[in-house]
Amino acid sequence: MLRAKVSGKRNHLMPTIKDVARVAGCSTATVSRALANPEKVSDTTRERVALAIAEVGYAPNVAARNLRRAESKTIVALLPDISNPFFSEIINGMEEVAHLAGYQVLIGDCEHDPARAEAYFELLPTNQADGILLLTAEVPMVLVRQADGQSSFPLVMACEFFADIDLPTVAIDNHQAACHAIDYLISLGHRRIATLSGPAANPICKERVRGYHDTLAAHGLVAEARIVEGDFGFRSGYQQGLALLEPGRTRPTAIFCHSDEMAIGVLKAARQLGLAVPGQLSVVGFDNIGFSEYCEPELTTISQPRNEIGQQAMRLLLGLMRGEPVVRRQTLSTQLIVRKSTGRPDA
Amino acid sequence: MLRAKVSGKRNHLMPTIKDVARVAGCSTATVSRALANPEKVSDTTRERVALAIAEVGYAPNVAARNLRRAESKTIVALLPDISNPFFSEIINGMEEVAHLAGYQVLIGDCEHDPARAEAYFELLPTNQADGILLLTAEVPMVLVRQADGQSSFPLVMACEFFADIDLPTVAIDNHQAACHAIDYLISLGHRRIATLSGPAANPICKERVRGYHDTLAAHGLVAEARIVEGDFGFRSGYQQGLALLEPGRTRPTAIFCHSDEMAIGVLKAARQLGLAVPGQLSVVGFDNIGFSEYCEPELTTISQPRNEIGQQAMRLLLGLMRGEPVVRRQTLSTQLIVRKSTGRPDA
DNA sequence: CGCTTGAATGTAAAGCTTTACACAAGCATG
DNA sequence: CATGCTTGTGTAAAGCTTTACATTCAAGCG
Repeated sequence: MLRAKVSGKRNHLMPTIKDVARVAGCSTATVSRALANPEKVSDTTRERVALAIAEVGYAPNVAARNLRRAESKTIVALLPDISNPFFSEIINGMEEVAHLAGYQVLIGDCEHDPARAEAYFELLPTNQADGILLLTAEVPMVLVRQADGQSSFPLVMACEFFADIDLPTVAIDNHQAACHAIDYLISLGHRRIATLSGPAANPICKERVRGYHDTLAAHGLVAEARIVEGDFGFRSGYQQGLALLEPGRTRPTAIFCHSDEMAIGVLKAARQLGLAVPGQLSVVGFDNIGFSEYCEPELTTISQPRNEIGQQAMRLLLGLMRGEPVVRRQTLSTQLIVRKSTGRPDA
Repeated sequence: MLRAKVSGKRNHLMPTIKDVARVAGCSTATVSRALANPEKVSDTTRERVALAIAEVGYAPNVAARNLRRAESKTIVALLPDISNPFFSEIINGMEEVAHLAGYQVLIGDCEHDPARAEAYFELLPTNQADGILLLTAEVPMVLVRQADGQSSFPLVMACEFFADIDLPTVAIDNHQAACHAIDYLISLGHRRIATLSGPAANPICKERVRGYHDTLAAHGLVAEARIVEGDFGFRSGYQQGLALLEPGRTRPTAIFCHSDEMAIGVLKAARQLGLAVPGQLSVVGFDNIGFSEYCEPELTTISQPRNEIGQQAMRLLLGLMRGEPVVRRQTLSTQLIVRKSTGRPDA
């Protein structure tokens, strides 16, 4: 055990595969094989190598391996905004699967800026990343166009998707989830139901809006449709909430929000205007973030299987990279979680 | 412009520094210098190299560079829990500085598990990371012992610290911040002030508790001290809130919480018990997370300059790595943000 | 026994960049 | 003019691993 670790410019003192080979009395090739393809090495040699590795305290030099293998064992996950707690559980799911397969996850926070996303895409051709997991659609289209999930450009979308490009995707059925929420509100007796959408250009929001419309139509309520646009954040929820609930206008009795943060902003607006929730206003959120159980009143919301989305997306990506046959489009199920922010409208 | 990008096993077709050299009519050494030390190359050559690079579409192979330079241009940031939104702004700050210096930030979510932290520490001796930014103290002590911030083991702590090891640190003055909060509560007329601490073993919590005690003592209120322990999360705040406010016992009139999430949990407990906030109970949080403006009532809390903490910590780390003289211990100032969850206690 | 086959291992090149060292030319200095 | 310095560039090694190919040896088979 001669763990080398002396202060100095660099630890050039780290033992290399040569040292192992010397101690084990074999060639470096054999050591390499003992590590990468144990079955190609005799039992006795494998043992000697293992012993030698322990003795010199060897750990492979990853840069050299990456250089030789032309890979990086790194997956980059592109997020629109790391401060949104919605993503943390997805990341956990991704990492669980990635680590098991020997991959690292590099989290790329794009801060809603396509230019940042572009910078991360550059990691792929330079072998600094082996694949991309895209959790945002705010990306220059031209970058994505080349990728159809070929192993030459391994890319998987999670949660989000593009309307006109058919990429491998793991997501929920946003249309259905919206239908579910609106159906539920109608069943409670609501007729004037508004939607507080995320960015209108966002495909998942379009899907949700479509579900909203379809369900209203099915109940002959299209005339009551009202849609305003937010950005998924607290503040926009609050501001658009104030706008929707403006006194002196006929108010909606329920608002379907495309994120929990916006729903919570709406709750604040309602409080400020003195509206009772759920008596005078019902609110439904989306995502079931941790906070939704602790706001006042507790939020009715749509829960996505976040950990599973992360896991499946990573599995899909790794499968794609290995050239395995894969299900290119996976739809996971959502759940409407009824809490205290929804109820029958007061008469 | 012959951007090579054909499907195939790997893009071995990526142009290398040799291609550039051939086109520019010089040696690879000169190309390398033109990129890394432009001043060592004549103006005309530099231009020819630049042109050649553009023509062949060259991008350096990072793995090869890392191998040769024995570095990775990667900093790993170890978090206790990525789902805590408190960290996101710190990460932003770190990334801003890191990217400017050509470094990547690898976020390591330890999920409160020292074993996970250990795995990330392994990246250092194997040249997969050049330095560590530690945002958690839940780390095997033995790992940290070796590091005193020498450039051989570049490590900087942010927010947290160890009681008995003097590492380079960027943090706030937790004692002072607590004093500030308690002083404020006392000035409102509170006498029975409880503390809902984070994990008792955590040095920053100890500091805050010390500030709490000192301030009570300064006002002859030590007899009223009452401390319970949580884990910074919503749920523990709620549960310990219920315990603290248990009917039939003399209740505290104010609770100082070591995180906003716990404070919000306490608010829920108070609501459930029918206690008016701030009339019957005042609550102070810690961290000023985005949510604290949107809960009911809006939370009085202590704000940390999160972005700046991230920036300074990264600057300190990079300075350390370059062997520059640095201020090893930086204390940033906090701010008490008074909102609606605190007030004079009802008579 | 001679031949084939397979398993186990070694040799050496390749992967791409950086950099120590050598070299050449130009210029100034004594 | 000899000397020495500076500036710019090239040569080649080094950084560490993986892997195609070569080699050896033993076993199996006719």
